[in-house]
Amino acid sequence: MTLPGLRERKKQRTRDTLTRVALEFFTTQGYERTTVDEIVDAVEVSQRTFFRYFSSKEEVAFAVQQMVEERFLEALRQRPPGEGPFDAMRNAVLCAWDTIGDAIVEVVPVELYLRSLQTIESTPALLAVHLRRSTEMEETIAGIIAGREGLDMDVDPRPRIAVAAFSGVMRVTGQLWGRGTDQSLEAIRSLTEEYLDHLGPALAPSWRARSGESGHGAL
Amino acid sequence: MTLPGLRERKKQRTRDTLTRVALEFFTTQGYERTTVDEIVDAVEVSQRTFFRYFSSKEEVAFAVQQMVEERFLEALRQRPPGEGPFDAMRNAVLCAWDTIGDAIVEVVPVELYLRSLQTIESTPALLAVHLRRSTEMEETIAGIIAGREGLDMDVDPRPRIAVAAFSGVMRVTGQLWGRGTDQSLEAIRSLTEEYLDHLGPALAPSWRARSGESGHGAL
DNA sequence: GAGGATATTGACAGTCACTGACAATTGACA
DNA sequence: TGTCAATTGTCAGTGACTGTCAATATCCTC
Repeated sequence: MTLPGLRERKKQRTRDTLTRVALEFFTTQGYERTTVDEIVDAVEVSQRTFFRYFSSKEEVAFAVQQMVEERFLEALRQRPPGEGPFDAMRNAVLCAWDTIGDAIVEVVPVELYLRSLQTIESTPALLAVHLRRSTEMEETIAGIIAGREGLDMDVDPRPRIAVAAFSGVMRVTGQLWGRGTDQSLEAIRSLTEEYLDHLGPALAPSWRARSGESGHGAL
Repeated sequence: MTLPGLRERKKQRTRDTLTRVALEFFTTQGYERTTVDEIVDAVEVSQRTFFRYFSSKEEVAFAVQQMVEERFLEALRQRPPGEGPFDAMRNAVLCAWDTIGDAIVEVVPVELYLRSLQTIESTPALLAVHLRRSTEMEETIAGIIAGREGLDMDVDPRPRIAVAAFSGVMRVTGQLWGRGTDQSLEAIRSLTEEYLDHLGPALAPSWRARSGESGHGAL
């Protein structure tokens, strides 16, 4: 493996700096109250350059998140084929949370990344983009699950359904973590674990009965 | 009940016209390729007026959707308390689909509304807003569910979890409906019914075994 | 290590969504 | 009918984003 040339390294450095400075502005003074001009002035590049690296002001807010997601996908693909779909997803997130730290420190401090997650949750425009990105992830995940189970996604809806339910829980987790007081990496990990365990029981026909009969009420 | 004065009626008419014309442009030439100026020129109001009715270009795309959502919430609140949370949500959507037609024809043709749903699904910017709006709905729904079950949402995560899973399935339903060939109201209703019935089984530990044992694999 | 091919950047002008301020118009109501 | 208040239009301005083209910097070859 040859290390990349000066040109490539310079580009990477510009990109990383833009990301870090942007996240710093976003998390301290807020996303809306930060203009692209502020960012590029601080990094000393032209606005045009910013938009060559990021297609929008929103995109830079997800530069780190993107790396984390790729890590999760990798973990999911490595899961042993014996695991059921739900357990595979569950264990892959937990694995990912255990190892993200190493991956992102190259670009930004972990603490800045965690703060950026809260900015995303609390900024309507960013939250919207976050959710759309999540659904794109879901398609990818469903594809992996379908592959593991030897199913055709276009015929059998179960991969998409299971992933949708799983992701829904993950989203609620992120939401509640952002609102809570313990904003550490460990907190987000243990919340993930706890809430995923709630999913099965929450879908039982009745939360009152120990074991309810199935079947639905009449309209 | 006194009918509203001329001023109120005129406002409603302007609002409805803006909505209808906007949806017509969005669905025919696309959301991005439609400028606000085009809409206001066709309706013959100033751009400033448009932004007094709708806080953004995006918002007008969801004017009808909003009515549909209110109808669902109403249906959910009317569900008999005996029904479990999941069945109550399930039956409320199905009820809502059966009666939306009447509610929206006042503003736009049903067919235009259905086309607008597809535009939303296929336009990244609109999809993002759609998803954010959905999560706001989820909070409301979770509140209703918590009320029915006599639970405190801030203590017991189950209402949010169940609603998240439910909504995830609903989203996949809308997605697949948009991609499919039968773009009728009946199609969306029957897809909803079918996919909701898939949710329980999809979460079983294994999709291969008839009835799997619980418990999770090791990391 | 000079020089040309190529990639990257900066400067500038323009579009579009959106906002604040104030003046003009219009329905409401005495 | 005249006054009040709500609604609308005009205008000027900001900020995100794009196309274009010239300037600069890296790369690669001789």
